[in-house]
Amino acid sequence: MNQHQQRICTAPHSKVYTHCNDCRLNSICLPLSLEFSDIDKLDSIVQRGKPLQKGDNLYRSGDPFKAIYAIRSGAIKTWSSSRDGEEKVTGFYLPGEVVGLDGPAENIHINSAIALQTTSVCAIPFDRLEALSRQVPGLQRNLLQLLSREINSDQKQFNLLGRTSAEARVASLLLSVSARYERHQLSAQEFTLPMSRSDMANFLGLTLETVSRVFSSLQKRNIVSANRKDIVITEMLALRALTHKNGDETCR
Amino acid sequence: MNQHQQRICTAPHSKVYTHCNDCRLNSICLPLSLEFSDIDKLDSIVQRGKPLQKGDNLYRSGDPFKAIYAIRSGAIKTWSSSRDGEEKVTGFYLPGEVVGLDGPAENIHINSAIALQTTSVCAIPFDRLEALSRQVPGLQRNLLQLLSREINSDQKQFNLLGRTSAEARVASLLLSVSARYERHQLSAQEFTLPMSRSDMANFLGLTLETVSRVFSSLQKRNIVSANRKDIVITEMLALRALTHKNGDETCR
DNA sequence: CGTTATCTTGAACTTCGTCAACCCCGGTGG
DNA sequence: CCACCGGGGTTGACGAAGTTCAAGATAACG
Repeated sequence: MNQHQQRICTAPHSKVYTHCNDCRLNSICLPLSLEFSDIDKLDSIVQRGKPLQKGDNLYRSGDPFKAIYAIRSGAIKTWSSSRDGEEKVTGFYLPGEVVGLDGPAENIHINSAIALQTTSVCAIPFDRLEALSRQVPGLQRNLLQLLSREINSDQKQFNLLGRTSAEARVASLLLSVSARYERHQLSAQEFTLPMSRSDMANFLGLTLETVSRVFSSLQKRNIVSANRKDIVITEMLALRALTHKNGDETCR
Repeated sequence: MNQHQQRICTAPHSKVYTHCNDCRLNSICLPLSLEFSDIDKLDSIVQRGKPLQKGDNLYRSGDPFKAIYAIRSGAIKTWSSSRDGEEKVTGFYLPGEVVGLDGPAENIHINSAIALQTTSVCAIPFDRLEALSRQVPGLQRNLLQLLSREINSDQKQFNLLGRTSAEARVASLLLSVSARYERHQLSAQEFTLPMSRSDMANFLGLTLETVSRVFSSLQKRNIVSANRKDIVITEMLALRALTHKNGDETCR
């Protein structure tokens, strides 16, 4: 069905995937229990635009909701700004993850989304996705799972923001990023953070000074080695132990 | 279609609604842009059980996911417990709201849900809801909206938990409960909180002592009058001003 | 090569958590 | 009917963790 699909542009900085079938992320982005023929149907509605540059907006708060976006490479930050001007980072999204799920509620985007680095995404027009998922039961399920998963990951974030130490928060974020990179055959120990200290701090409900201090402390204790955004986790278990609120004595 | 619907039991403590069509909450629970005939279809799959008593579990973490639940009367608290035994209150749900949206992700419930007072719910079996929403486009939309709305309200919670003062958090919760009761023609100024100080504290990422102190302070300043769970908001605007992080000088 | 953004470090201060005592109120049983 | 008990709530004193303010270091960028 519709093999002559739209191919606006391709990502220059990574291997090119122009079909969902070929995409090495397809087990992650829409964790599809779909038949190949169904994947083709999905594939046919996906729009692959040219990559966003660092600082480009994917959408802004108030924009009409047209599509959800699966990230192929790069990183996206989402944030909301309250009426009193405060900005709050609500999430970081890495390859294989989907942004824009704030849209269906009001048919506009509540949050804004911005590229933290050169980023290419697959835009999936939502009305067409809805129509398609009416025909393909597995896809409807996947779509609902996607939203439910976002709810659960948001609620997991509550654990962090409520009453855990600064150290536990930073450790959790590092481990989260590490685990998410690992799913793509990337190293869980060595990676480059896509976001600034200030973004991390905002996301974690801390000040950037505190985040910086935690990094220094972790480095001094040889748990991680951090050079700005370049991270090496040297003591994975110790880092994990720090996430348990009252970092117990086992790993000190 | 199936007029002889299941009617297991009715809520003894409030007016009885045995059909979605009659239910005064129907504009809220599934904010339905549905035709009457569609509402009947939905109505036919809804199961109305006997009310939960205070302390009864609606579901527990790990339970298989069967249904989502629209609250008719009462109040539900949801919480998750992390591996290190810490419990975190993730939400309070009032009449017209829907719990159980953590389920679709893994087909089990991640959180637990418990009744804070005598509570009656409409159970909506999820597989039948999915099937029905494949036939009724408006319903599919509503379902997606429901999940998306949960995402947005969770993310709004981030604003609170990250870097706002204890006072701002308590004020926000009071205003949230107030607004949610108001939608049912109840007073926005006077109401009874369904949850304990300790639940509030946990939800807000504070200690119960701090919450208690904030209440005392609000009372001393004649902004709210609180007798245990009985609340009277006397200065709505002042209370609202407190939610803006740096409670500016306008309302002090 | 200078300018700017990002990050690090230090010192003083603030807020909230911790620990502990106490109070209030409803329920129970003598 | 009152004493006792226990859960939930309030209040106070103290300390720890993180914020704020300020200065300096390092890397990125035109």
